[in-house]
Amino acid sequence: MQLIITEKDNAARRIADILSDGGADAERRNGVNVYKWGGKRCIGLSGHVVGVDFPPEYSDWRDVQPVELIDAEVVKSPTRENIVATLRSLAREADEAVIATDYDREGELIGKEAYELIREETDAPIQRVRFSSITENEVKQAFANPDDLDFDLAAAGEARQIIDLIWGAALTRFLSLSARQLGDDFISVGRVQSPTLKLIVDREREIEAFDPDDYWEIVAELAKNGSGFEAQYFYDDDGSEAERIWDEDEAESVFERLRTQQAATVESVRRRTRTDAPPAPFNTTAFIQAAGSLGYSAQRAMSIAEELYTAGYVTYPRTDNTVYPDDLDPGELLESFTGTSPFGDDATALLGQDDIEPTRGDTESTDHPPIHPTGEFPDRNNLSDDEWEIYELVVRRFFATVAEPATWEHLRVVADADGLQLKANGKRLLEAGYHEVYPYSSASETHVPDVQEGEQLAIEDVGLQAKQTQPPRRYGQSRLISRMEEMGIGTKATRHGTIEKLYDRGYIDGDPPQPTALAKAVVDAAEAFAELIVSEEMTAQLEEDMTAITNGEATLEGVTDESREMLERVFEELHDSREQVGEHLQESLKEDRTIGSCPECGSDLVIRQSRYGSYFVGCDGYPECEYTLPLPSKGEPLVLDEVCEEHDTHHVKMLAGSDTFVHGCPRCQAEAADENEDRIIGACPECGQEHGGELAIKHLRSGSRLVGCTRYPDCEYSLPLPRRGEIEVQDERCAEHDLPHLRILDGDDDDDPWELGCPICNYEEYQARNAVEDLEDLDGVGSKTAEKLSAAGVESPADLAGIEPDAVAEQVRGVSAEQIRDWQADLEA
DNA sequence: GCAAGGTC
Repeated sequence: MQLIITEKDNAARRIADILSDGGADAERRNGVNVYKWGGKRCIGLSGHVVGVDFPPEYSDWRDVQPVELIDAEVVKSPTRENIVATLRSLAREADEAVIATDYDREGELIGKEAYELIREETDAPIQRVRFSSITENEVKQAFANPDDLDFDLAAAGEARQIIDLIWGAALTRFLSLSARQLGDDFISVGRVQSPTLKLIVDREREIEAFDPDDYWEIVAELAKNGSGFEAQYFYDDDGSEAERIWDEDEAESVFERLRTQQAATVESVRRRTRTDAPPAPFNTTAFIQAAGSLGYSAQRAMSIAEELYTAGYVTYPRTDNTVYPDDLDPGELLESFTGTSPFGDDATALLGQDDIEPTRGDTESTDHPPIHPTGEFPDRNNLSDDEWEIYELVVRRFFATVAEPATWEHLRVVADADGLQLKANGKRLLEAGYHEVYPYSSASETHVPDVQEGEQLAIEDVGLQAKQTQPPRRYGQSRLISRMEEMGIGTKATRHGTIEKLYDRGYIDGDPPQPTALAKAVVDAAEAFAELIVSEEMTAQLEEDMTAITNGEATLEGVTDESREMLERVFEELHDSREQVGEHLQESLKEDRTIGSCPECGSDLVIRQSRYGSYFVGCDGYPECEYTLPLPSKGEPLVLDEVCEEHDTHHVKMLAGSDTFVHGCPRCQAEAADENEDRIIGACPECGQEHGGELAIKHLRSGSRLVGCTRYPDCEYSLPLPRRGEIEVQDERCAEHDLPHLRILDGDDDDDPWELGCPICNYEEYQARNAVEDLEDLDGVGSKTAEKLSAAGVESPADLAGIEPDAVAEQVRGVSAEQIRDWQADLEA
């Protein structure tokens, strides 16, 4: 049997399909897909299935000095047990294996990991095939000419793994221990995350240090035959043009002079035609940037692209390549869109061009093709609005890359009034070219009328504008990702995740991201004692070393040993400064948690965590001062810049993924709850009969509202209510529960209040909905199957554990007993 | 419980 190994299931399926001419069958082993045809089996890994780490005796942070990690052994162990087990069992049956992982350095390493696992089971020959896109031609060619695994290239990847682990773990533990942050809130550093963080911190330092200068600009409204346009005053500043006037008196005097003028004489007219080339094919970075300008975060854009890829509508979204492969036939791909709505007309128009020659970007790599539509056309109704918008972006980008350039006419007019010069720059789109099919890049025109030299233009108005120089802008997420790419740090598959990690670690918040005090302290500490870890140089050096290993000019041991020695020197420096570094970090941590001062004793009010993990606001003067305020039970608190005017206290935001909300001023929230009286709405279904408990709408000091029993805490019956909006009690009552219907008025949208209805019915519906959504998370369950399962008594994934697969499969059409067993196995794992 | 790199 010949065993073929790919990097991911999707690639395994497509390669099996190509090599078997569509005849491959899929079976599940251990919850892993195996494709089989003739004497062949094909399995897809899930990227790395083994990972590097230190042996278990190094795992207690308190017992081990961070510096000891430098010379600790680094071991590999399976991270995806079920995949590793399946690979091993297939290897035992194989008399030949072929590694078909991605054609890049990491793919070679993943291939070597598979190689070693197979070697532990069999001596069968193992070969390597390389192809840069999964098309029939390339794949069949590659399998006809197999090669050997490139162990040097894989070793280069291993060197990276080892160096990243040792530097990252040793320094992360050092900083965390020095600041006594050992729980979930440890303080991390790494070769990629730390230079990225420094980028953000450096920009913030520039903004903080920025000292604005005043300047003035003068704008005149000119007109020809009643058609007005704007022109700007400028002067010659030693041979170059300047619009900014730095002296107020001078600005006033120019303004006064111009104001008395009725007309300006055209001095020169210059016309130029400019070509505006269509964009290059999408690599990951360019895609994230384009999606960013549509309002998508980097993470969200990538996760939508991954869904579209898994569904088969777009190609693999993680790629550096900006050149379409030779065997992509753009005409054929355009054909697939003719007759579809809304792309049909554009596709037909593009097919009518004389020739169809796609643009080429600067990077031609072997990893994957640029992101483009596959030609498989989705049903609009099966995609969410966001998915559709991203799909349309990918389709239109492909269209743009095969479209004609646009041409613009630039018109520059300079006019003179009393020796003062005014200029107007206009632009007009002559040929829309690719803008016809790609509406995302701006094609806006600036109108300046046709004028002749010597012509008189009326001055209709003159304005003097007082301005200030602006600090540099913060980096947005997509700008950060482009900067990372320029610096050569991170990869197409990880850059968006690194930014997400900075949010998770409490280093940045907001969009565009702003660094916390902790982030500044971490960068400060690293700059002082471990400069390399916050510098892009570390990656540049590593890349050089990896190239040397790949070419056989250096060895894995040589490179990692040298890196260990450098880190040892860093630790010699750090040793004596541990306390100083720790104090600085701790002060910054406290600064990030301080929201104002205590109304009772004047000490700082800080966010603290109770023994049970919940957050509250406490006084730094504790135990002398016991003042506290509650915070919502959901999410992680974040102190915002915004300050409550009444209490001079910072607003607090609760981070809880998609349920994130702004809590506001904790003192205002608590006061509002104190002022609100409980409104009785009916009898308590739990203790009303026996003890006379009643249900009331309650406002808690933590800001949440609920329907709860008046006998609390003796009776704990409660129903949740939404956090926002005014709660209105209506006359209509629920026949079943004898409670009034409620409605929520959301301030912004009073015309369309939320009819919540009976609070008990509402809560029951909410629970049912949640259970169905959980079911939909299972592999291969859509909303319809979830409904059917739920009708058969399987209302949540937990219900699967106790059922008899055959009995349920009989009741629910479209679900096999085997599939149910797979789910049960997955849930157990 | 540390990194960065794959992938879901």
